[in-house]
Amino acid sequence: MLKLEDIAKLAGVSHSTVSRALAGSTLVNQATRERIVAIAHDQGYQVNQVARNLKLQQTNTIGLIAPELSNPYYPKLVQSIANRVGESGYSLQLHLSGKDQENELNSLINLRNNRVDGILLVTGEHGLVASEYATGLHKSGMPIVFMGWFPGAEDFDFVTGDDADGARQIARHLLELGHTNIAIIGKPVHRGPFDRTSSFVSELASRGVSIDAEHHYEVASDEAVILAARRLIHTVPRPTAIFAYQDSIAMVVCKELHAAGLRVPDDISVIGFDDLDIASFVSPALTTVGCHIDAMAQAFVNRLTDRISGGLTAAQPTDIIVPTVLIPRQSSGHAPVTPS
Amino acid sequence: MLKLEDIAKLAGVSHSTVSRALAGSTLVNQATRERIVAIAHDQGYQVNQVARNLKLQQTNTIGLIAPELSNPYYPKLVQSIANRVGESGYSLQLHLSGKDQENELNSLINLRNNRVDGILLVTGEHGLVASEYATGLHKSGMPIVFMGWFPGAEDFDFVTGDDADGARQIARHLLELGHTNIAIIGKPVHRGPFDRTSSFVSELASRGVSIDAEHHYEVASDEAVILAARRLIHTVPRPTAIFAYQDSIAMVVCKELHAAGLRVPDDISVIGFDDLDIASFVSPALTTVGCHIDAMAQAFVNRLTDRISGGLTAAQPTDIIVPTVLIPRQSSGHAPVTPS
DNA sequence: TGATTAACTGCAATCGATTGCAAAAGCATT
DNA sequence: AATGCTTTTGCAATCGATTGCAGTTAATCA
Repeated sequence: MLKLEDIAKLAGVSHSTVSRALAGSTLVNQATRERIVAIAHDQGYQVNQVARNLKLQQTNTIGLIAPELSNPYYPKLVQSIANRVGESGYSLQLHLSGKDQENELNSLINLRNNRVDGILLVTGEHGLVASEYATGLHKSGMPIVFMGWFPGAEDFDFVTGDDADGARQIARHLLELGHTNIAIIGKPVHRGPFDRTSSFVSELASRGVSIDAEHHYEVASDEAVILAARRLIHTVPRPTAIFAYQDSIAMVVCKELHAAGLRVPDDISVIGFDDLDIASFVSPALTTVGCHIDAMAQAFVNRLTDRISGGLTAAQPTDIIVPTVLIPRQSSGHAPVTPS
Repeated sequence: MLKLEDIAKLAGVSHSTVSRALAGSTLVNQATRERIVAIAHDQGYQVNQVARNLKLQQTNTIGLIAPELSNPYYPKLVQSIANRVGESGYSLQLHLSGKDQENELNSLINLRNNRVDGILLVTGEHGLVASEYATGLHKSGMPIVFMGWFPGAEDFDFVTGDDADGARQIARHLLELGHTNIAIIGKPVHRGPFDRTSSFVSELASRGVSIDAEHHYEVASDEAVILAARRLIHTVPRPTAIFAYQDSIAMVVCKELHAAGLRVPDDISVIGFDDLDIASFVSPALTTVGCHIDAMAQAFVNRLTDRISGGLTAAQPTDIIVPTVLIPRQSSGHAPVTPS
């Protein structure tokens, strides 16, 4: 593997001059520079980034910690992020923290030791698990931007979809369709000001519709979803609409309703959240709420690169809230006239 | 950010001794070592990997180049790979080369400049795009393992699913169900000895069933799939079964058939390939062929780490072929008695 | 007590770049 | 030719680790 020294020898100059020439410095004579660049090119010289990183105290690498890729929401996000990171000239070091984010701490430590220039941290259901370490790291000057919300997120830059508004849109949509007996199959997660469930509930409440406590299921696994759906089916009177916390839950619910001989949306409406690509493939296509993931990823990465390049050193941490939008498809319809 | 020197000062020894102590070397007095380790721990010292990498001429990082994440097959794969890479103590640098793999070359260059210890390269539909560079890199000593097949793959270690056998299984499955008028919606890709389409065709042929040329559609985009499906629907006599190159194609086909009022599998059977997670969610659940992606990822990563650690330096490149298995679900059924 | 050996510890080189500063070279002017 | 100024180039320090080798200290034995 060639180094500066080798090119220097070939060109009959010192390695410093080669370094300057390749960097396009004006301190080296134009003729010399061109000659050096040509030689370097001929020889296929490429800088050793590791050495460069050590000297420059920067790595041109961004660390990304995401929970997992099996929920199709994340691949979409990671794809967008990876593209943006690449466009910005950074490399991406990827860590999957696992569904329960047990590796989050190790990933953070690893990224720190590798001296990445900044960290993108997508928090999963458990919020920020390694919060103490992350806070310390952040205070010591490591740029970190979060996606998601958790108590204390305000101390960092963070990006989130406006889930609360999305949930409100769903509530209104269902009310317009005449539903008043509505169930929720949600996750035992509270995202504070951006919480889907509580925003959904309060929007309904503000319009005079309340949700029976027994119609509010909290589920943590696919099995629990199935159980909840079955219980729900046999409730009398049966709800005419279900708000599912995520598309992936909505899909399981639909499948279960179908198995029980219920028609969606004729007998019961189901609405999801996330707008997964698959949502439009399942039958019936899922009514859901989505946000422009590309825009979100872009905001996410840009904020980090801005922090890295130092333009915002002193700037207060801010939140970036990306709008969400209701996408009505086939899984939601008018409330059945006679509860069956 | 503390460095060895700082700990050394605190412990009243030289930085060399600290380095040895932290590495657990027996050259340093046990009492001294314990004292140093304690101090380092108290101070939260963590080694600077960048400096370490430069000195040791290795980075404990593996590069992964994959085409994209929007086909759900890849996230599944990347997830498995990431997990295995992490378990092996390596960091992962991720590059997405894009659907048409235009960034493959840049990614390779980047990984090389970052001196990753080895490269996992998942080739997409176009095979190995940057083959010249990859070959050179490989010859110069960079461990590279491929997933997928392309002409010349034999010069490298590579891992692939036994797609040919999977396609054979599909062929037999369809024959058993009594289908003789079969269509193919495939991609204009030829994977040599592992080609799905040609293996499918030849298995049918060996059992006396041939495929009409006009029933062999080659599609490169979702739009093309839709067009092909529509053309196919109006062919007389209409095929009773469709072999789709991928689940993602099969799903589009099913949707289109459904829109045209045809029932799957009563009127027409559809079989996919890949066993995506979604395949079991769509309705009807997709009959498909899959392979144990975890096993594949494991083989993929292990082969690379073995190469890196040098145990296999001289060993011939070998191919690892992971078995595939037919997963019969609801989208395939007996050929209709009377062609409708 | 002095010599010999073993057990530690530190000096200094090294990995491959970048860059401040000093020295050299080039050029014009007197 | 000597002077001064500008343009080029090279020396050497630096980033933060690892490690061969030499040197120090302590322990052992005669």
